[in-house]
Amino acid sequence: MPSTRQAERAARAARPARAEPAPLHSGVHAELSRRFITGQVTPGSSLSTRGLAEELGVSQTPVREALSRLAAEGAVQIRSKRKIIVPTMTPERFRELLRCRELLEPEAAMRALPYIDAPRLRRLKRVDDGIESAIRNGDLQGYMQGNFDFHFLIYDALPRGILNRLIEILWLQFGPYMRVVYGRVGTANLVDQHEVAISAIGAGDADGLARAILADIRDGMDLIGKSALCMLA
Amino acid sequence: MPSTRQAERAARAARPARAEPAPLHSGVHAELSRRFITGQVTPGSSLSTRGLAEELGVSQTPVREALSRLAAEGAVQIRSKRKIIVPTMTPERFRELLRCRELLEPEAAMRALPYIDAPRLRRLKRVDDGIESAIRNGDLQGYMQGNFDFHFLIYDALPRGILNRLIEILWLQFGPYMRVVYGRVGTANLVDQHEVAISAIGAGDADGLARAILADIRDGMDLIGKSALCMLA
DNA sequence: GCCCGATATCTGCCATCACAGATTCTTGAC
DNA sequence: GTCAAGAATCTGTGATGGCAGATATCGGGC
Repeated sequence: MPSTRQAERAARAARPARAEPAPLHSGVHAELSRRFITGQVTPGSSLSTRGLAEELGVSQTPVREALSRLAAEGAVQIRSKRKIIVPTMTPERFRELLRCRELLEPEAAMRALPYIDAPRLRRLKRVDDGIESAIRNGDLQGYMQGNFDFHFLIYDALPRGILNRLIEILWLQFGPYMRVVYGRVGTANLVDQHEVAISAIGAGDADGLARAILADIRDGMDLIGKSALCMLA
Repeated sequence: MPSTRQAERAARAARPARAEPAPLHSGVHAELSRRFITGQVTPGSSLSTRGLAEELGVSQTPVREALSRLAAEGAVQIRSKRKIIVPTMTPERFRELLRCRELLEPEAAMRALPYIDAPRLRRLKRVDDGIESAIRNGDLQGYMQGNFDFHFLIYDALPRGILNRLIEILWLQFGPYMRVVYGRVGTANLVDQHEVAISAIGAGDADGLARAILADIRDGMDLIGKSALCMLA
């Protein structure tokens, strides 16, 4: 089972096995977050502590803790009726999530711009190449992972981010639904809006970068609108 | 008799008190959140699962879960070195928190305005009276609780809030530090900026409400600046 | 054949215990 | 008196087991 291996790797990723083995719950949360952001969980489905525990090769306890964090981040709803479900999307929720992204992400990009050095810019370009490749190959999961990497490679340039945390929360809620949407329209309809952002970064143009990010967000919204906003899963 | 199911349903509906005992971890999180927002925890201090468990009369498990959520909300840092601490404030963190508040809260107030009905407005006025009273009496904790109630009585008018969640996260991080600041300058220097907001709500003036909220936030910032931003605890 | 009720299973929830690292306190040597 | 080594304590962490409620499955009655 590759997921267990990924979880183990994630658990040990923080420190190179010297003195600090990262806590299990941290690795579990990282793995689950990745699944949410890349859309590997479907809206409306339910998760179980025991199931995930067995799947990831740990006990219920760290799983429970990770799910607790995910609940705080809005990625899952823990209904008192003995069910943990990933929330379904509604038009209102979708619009509010999008509004929050519009508010926060351009600001985060602008503030992070001065901290983006040459190596990071190179990594951005590499990630963008991967995104285009994923679009060509119809690799939906690779596209979503790359898209996440791209945006947060920008935002995380600003150290000590609080904005980043808030934005990550939004993405955790977006992921499952976006996967459904992307799956419906296919990768052929995806356009890569990131080159404008890259050139703005290269030019040190903060306003241009903010505009590019905003355009990228709105572009995704238009995609949804064109597909089927009414068919919310 | 076809009424058995109806009877069951009626019985369930008739006694909602016994039907849903809220999970312990939820209550613990609520209590701890209240303490953070009203500044009953001091920055830099450390919490322990066992201590809180004994204090609240529950086991470690629900406390851990609540602390896990609080960590996700940035209210506590769970350092791997066997310590759970409430973060200290730094000028950068403070500015970023404030910037996030400026971005989110006016927007939240504007969007919530159409949902504020007469009863809620009356409750707002009552809370505002309590705030003034708390200021006069030097009741710092009452002031902070009232201030929180006032703002979220506005924001929470909008149902299913995602914005509200994000804002609450910011307040959870602000609370401990604000208590220190307020404690330093005393309640005498506090001014109640909420009346402008109340009248804007009464007039249905969204822009005016947004401006009032923004002014309220900036006013708090000025208070900090006037006291001692350099003496960050 | 259809529906209701009892049993079996599954679920989140919580308490308890054990473990290992970190911290604090004690103690003994110089 | 100083200070370091060891013991006692405190810490987060994780696994286990069991409880109660919810769901699913199956059996029996009409």
